[in-house]
Amino acid sequence: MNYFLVKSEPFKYSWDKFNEDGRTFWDGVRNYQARNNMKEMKEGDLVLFYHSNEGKCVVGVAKVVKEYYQDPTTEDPNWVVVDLAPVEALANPVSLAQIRAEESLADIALIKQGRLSVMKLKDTEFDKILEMSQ
DNA sequence: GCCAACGTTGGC
DNA sequence: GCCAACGTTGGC
Repeated sequence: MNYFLVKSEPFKYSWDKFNEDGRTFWDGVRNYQARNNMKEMKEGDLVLFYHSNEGKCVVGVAKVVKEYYQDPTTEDPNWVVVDLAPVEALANPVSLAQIRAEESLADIALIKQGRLSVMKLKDTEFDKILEMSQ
């Protein structure tokens, strides 16, 4: 099982909207590194949902319900999407500042590579963030 | 709203 | 294949 983190700007696609929809295809990724990470997602993998810009915090957990396939919003075969569904909201959102302040999370791409929108997490990092949300 | 970081594009 | 110019992302 792998763990990931995806970013979304709440104005574009918020956690609330995601829960209303119940399921969505994760489109709009136009970065090769992020795309490659999406291609590694398998059904059942867990994904943290992060709000960028407004909020700047991890707000919930999602799961992969369908592996990658051609992005239906473009003809360009370079780009793919995965299907995600909400699992649960975090009791307390974990802010970027909290993550930055946590030594064991200093290496995650959210800190090191600010612009990457889909990233892989180690299971220990995933667990740590969940723990911080309790 | 500004600006730093960084990925992408295109001229050479 | 290098590198400057440009565009975009995202924190502040």
